[in-house]
Amino acid sequence: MTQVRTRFAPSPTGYMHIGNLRSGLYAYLFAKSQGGKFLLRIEDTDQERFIDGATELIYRTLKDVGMSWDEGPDVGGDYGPYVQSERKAMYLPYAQMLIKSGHAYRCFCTKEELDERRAAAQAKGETFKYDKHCLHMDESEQREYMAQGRPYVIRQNVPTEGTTSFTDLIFGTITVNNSELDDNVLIKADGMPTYNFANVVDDHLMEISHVMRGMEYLASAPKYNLLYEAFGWEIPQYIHMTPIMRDAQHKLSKRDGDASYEDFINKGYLKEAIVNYIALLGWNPGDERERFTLSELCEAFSVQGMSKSPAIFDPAKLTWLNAQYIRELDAQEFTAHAAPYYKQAGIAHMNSDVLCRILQPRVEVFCQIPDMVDFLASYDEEFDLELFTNKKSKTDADVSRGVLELVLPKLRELPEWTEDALHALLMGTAQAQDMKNGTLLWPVRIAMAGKAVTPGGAIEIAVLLGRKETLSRMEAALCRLKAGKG
RNA sequence: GCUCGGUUCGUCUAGUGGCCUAGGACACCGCCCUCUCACGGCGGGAACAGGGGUUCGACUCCCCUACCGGGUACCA
Repeated sequence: MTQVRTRFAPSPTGYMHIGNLRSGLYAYLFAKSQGGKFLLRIEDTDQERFIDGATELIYRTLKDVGMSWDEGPDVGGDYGPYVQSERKAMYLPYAQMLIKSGHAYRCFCTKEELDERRAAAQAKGETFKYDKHCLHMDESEQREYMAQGRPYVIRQNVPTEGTTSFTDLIFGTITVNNSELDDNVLIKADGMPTYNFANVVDDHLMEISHVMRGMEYLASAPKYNLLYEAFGWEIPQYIHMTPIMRDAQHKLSKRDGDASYEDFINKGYLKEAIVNYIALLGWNPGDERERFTLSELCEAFSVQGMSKSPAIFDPAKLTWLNAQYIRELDAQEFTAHAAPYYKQAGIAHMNSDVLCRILQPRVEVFCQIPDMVDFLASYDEEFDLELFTNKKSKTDADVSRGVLELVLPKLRELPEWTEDALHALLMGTAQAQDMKNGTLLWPVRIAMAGKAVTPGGAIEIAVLLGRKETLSRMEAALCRLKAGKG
């Protein structure tokens, strides 16, 4: 196998788990870094849980982040079909080949009796292992059972002695005692292959050079090798990937509510940030770079940088990275992303240039916008007058009253309600009064916003609110300050 | 229980026997900037799971223990 071929084999579950996406991403990056092919295979054997549109969601997500596949159900390829349910008939003949060569055998033991024996063994604290009972069955008896139409499974006949080794590109060579391997089912009683068997056959048929999959399959790798050897097939390279954790002992799961790609997009995370972040969760480039586009990842990726231990998902770092990407957006892009949130906050009609200017450096995730600007559309007219007191700006209720009385008439007469004009007026007034900028600006801002913390300052807020609203809020505040004075 | 694997700041990680007084990033704290909050700039605290070896010298190699995870299905 000279060409690197990797595959991403998701199940159409109706949502794209972030850990799953990362597995696909690594498979994609590895293939691309090696000039190889990346294939998409849909593993839809779990027919019972068929979800409408689930396959399309997979396509859409991969396309959205820019992970294009060279072969797959929709684009075709020479190794199809790429949907597992369409491959159903392919597996049985391979299992039969194994029976012929003695590497597998029919087993007529029923699930019920096996379950019972397993339970009994576990009760005694022992590990249950199939005893190869049916391997030693008379051929005549076997024929009789088959004639009777008794259901049977096909089991792998693993050696009872010796050891089996396999090599993983991340974990190195791992050796296990064959005595610990069980004769697992290859073909179920209903004729369908088990996941592990289907994978071996599919990966071989599709000439997958590097089998990249989750750690949970590490333990079955020895049995895979035994199978490849029994068939006389070339053994692929294995790359087992660690899971993404919610905390030290739990995987990030669907239950966490925000484990899917869509969830993040809906909250206002940028796809570039998501891809960049998950790439770094369990992989590092070997230098201190942290910002990567997809194509930069393709260049930088290598399995040497992949981690041996699970990584805990850190929403704070994702958010930071997202903020970095948001700051790099041009004004138009920013506004396009922010628009739905402007609408939600009732400020869609306001000056988007100013909004962009005050929000872009502050927003880390777009969904934060409504909370940040809630005071623009409507504010709390009964806000605490204590807000007018600020030590650093040297203001209190009295000073504020004075400032508002001084500034209001000038604002009423301001010919043009523009940022420049407001700036000149307010700053000019402060200077003329020999006042700190803050002493003048603080009361103005508080009067307009009714809250201590606002994105942007008095001037920007005044522009956004417009003359009428600005004046009315300031008048109301002045009125209350006078009343408070008594 | 058995078995396989993992273990560096709170988190993601660099580190492959001397370059380590253990580096970076996020988070946190402080200062500067400043009309608030941010942005930005500067600075700070913060880790080799524990114990034995091996070696002139261990974060790096070996063994043991602890903890965490995987596997132990006619699930994937």
